[in-house]
Formats: sequence, structure tokens, C-alpha cells
Amino acid sequence: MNFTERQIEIIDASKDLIGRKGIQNLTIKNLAEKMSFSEPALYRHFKDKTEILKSLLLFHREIIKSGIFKILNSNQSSLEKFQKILKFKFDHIKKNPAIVMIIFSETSFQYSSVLSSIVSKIMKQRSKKIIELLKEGQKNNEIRNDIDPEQLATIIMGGIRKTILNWKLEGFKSDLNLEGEKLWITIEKLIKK
Amino acid sequence: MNFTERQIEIIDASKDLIGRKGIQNLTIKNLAEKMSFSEPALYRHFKDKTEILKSLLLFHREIIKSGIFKILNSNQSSLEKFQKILKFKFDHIKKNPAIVMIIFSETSFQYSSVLSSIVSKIMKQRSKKIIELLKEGQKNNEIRNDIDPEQLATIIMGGIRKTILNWKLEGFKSDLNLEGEKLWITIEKLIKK
DNA sequence: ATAAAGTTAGTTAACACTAACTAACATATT
DNA sequence: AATATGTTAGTTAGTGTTAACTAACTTTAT
Repeated sequence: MNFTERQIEIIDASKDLIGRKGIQNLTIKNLAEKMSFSEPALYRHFKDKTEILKSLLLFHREIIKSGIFKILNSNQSSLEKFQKILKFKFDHIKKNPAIVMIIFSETSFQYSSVLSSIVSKIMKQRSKKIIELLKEGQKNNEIRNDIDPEQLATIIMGGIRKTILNWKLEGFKSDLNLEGEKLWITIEKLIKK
Repeated sequence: MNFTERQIEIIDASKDLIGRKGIQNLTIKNLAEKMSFSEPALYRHFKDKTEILKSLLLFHREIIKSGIFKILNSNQSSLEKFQKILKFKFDHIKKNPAIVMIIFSETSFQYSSVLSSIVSKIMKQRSKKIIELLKEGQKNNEIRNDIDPEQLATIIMGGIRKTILNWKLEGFKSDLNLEGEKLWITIEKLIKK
């Protein structure tokens, strides 16, 4: 996961293309055009297109992972941690709409298998973290004890995704951070003791 | 929305193709092969590919709509209605994995605008119905009054979608109806008074 | 006899990717 | 210091494949 400067430029350009018109807008032609060089030049920096997409995903996973890691290992109540994680996520998504496009595309093209396996892996890891945090909160008597943490995680993650999806379907016009705050208020009411 | 016999056969074949390998598996070539006729024969029944997809979506919307209508207008408590709706949805999805594939996909770019506008319209209508039902439940003192119905709807729909997505990512192996029941138990605990 | 439903044989356009080559620069050898 | 060798990052021109779709003709059913 050590990228050259040029590779990062290409990843950024890919992000931009996807963020504008979805993953189907990421073609070698468009990417080369955006980079202001010829199509074959891309292959000096990445083996193939899948490798570009993969790099884009892994690059972002690292950012989110370290952000969440910091929150989880901080000195706050579980509910506060939850709030911070939500805020962090919505913030990051707002700045990187490309991620939304990828996360909600899943199926796309021939590289779908590579992509969806990475996406589903990331989702599983996140789910695990949330379940741990819920259990911690239940131990600390902050969160209701009568509910299965796994189901709760499904609902919370589902709520986050749905909020993001609504934002996308409205053409990214609404204030995602505000929607995130509203979501948190509801979630907190539902889960706290 | 009056389809000929042959059109319905084509819609069914499309459903099958999508259900097996996702929306990218719905090509004119594959569809003609499945129908055991040549590719141009398709164009005797539908103007173009987008029209096929549109028909597929509208066809199903009707089924779900009338199913939910029956439940909403029945003589049950709001919570019971909720449970029935969830059951109905998971049942229908289980029988029609193609719908999942479409709902969770962002299609290639010619027909994406048509498709996503239909999908988002359907989602909005569903959301409206759920919000109404939540309000009804709050009036009847079945459902907690201290929570914004709109936010609650987002969380519930998100939970449903996430459950379905998990099922998809596990290769449709788990028992979706069972997962649906577990989800309902949690939702009920969270929202009831 | 006519209209509906099919056929064959194509078109056009987009796609990812490759072959062959080159200018500019970096490093090693004498 | 000058030459030889190698590398990086690009070029032009072109490949094969797949996609949706069409024109023109044929068969089938009423």
C-alpha cells in the first residue's frame, strides 16, 4: 500500500470521475483524458483497471479505519464514541461522494467480484466494531440490555446507509451532516438505558 | 401496464437472468438465448432494453403495492400491521432475488436515469406509507411518542435493506425469513411503548 | 391476404488492453 | 569527463470483444 505520487494523482482523478457520474464513468478513456495523457500511459502505473479501483478502496479504508480507531481508543462513554463515529463517517462520506457511488453499486461490471468482496469485507469489519462497542455500552449500563447487539448493529448500519442513500437520491443536495445528527438523536433515544 | 403473454414471458426471463448473476447479466444476447429466439425478435415486443427493465420494475411494484394495501386496510393493530408488512416484504424478496439485484445496483449509464428515478419513486412511496403507519401507531398509543416518525422510518427501512444486503452478500444462503423475524423482534422492542 | 413474429446478416460505438517505439533522464563504466 | 547502458513515462496505432440495435427478408397464424 505504498503509492507513488502519480498513482495517488490517478486515484484522485478516479475518485473525481466516479463522484460525478458513478462508477460507470470510470473508463480508461475518461481517466486518461482527466490525467491529460494517453490511455496506455495508465498502464505504466497500474497493471489494469481493477487494480486502480482496488487501490482507491484500500486507500480509503485506511483513512476511515484510523479515524475510527482513534475514537474507539479514546476516553469517552460508549454513547459518545458512537456519536463521534457517526459524525466522522458522515463527514468523510460528504467529502468523498465517490465512496457512496462504489458502496451502492456493488454489481457493476466484470470486476464486480473483486469489488464486492472488498466492499463486503470492509462492511463486515465495521459491523464487528459496532457490535463490540454496543457490548461495551451494555456492560457500562449505558445501552439497553434487552436487545441483541447483532440486530442492533444491523439497524444502526442500515440507518446510516439509508440516510446516505436518501442523500444520494436527492442529488446530494440536502445537508448530510444535519441528517446525520438527526439520525443520531433517534438512535440514541432508542438504544440508551 | 397491459402486457402481452410474450411480454410477460420476457419479463420472467429477465428476472431469472438478473436473479442469477445480477443486472449486468441482462443482455439482449442472453435474453434472446433464454427465450430461444434471435436477438432482433426481442424488438418485436419491446421498443428497447430500457423498456424491458421498466416493465419489470412496474410489474413488481403493482404486486407489492396491492399486498401492502391489503395489510394496511385490515383490522389489526399498527404493530401487527408492521409485522405483516415486514413478513410480506421478506417473503416477496426471497421469491424474487432479481428485485434485490436491481434495487442494490446502479446500472450502466444509458438507462440509469430512468431506472433510478423509478426506484427512488418506489422508495419514497414506501417511506410515506411507513411514516403514516408509525403515526397511526403513535396515536393508538402502541408506539413511542417521543421519536420522529420520519427518522424512525429511515431506520426501519434501513434495517430491512441491510438485512437483505447481508443476505445477498452471503450468497443468498441464510434463511431470509428467519432474519426478518429476528429483525422484527428488535424493531418491536425498540419502538413499542 | 395480411399482420404478427420470427430470421440472417449486418452496423456503430464503446470498452479494456497491447505492440512498438521514443524523449528525457539516471546510473555505471572506462 | 565522456560514453554506454538502463529506466521512466510517455506516444501512436491498432487489436479483439461485446454491447445495443437495425434493415431486409421469411415464416406463421388468423
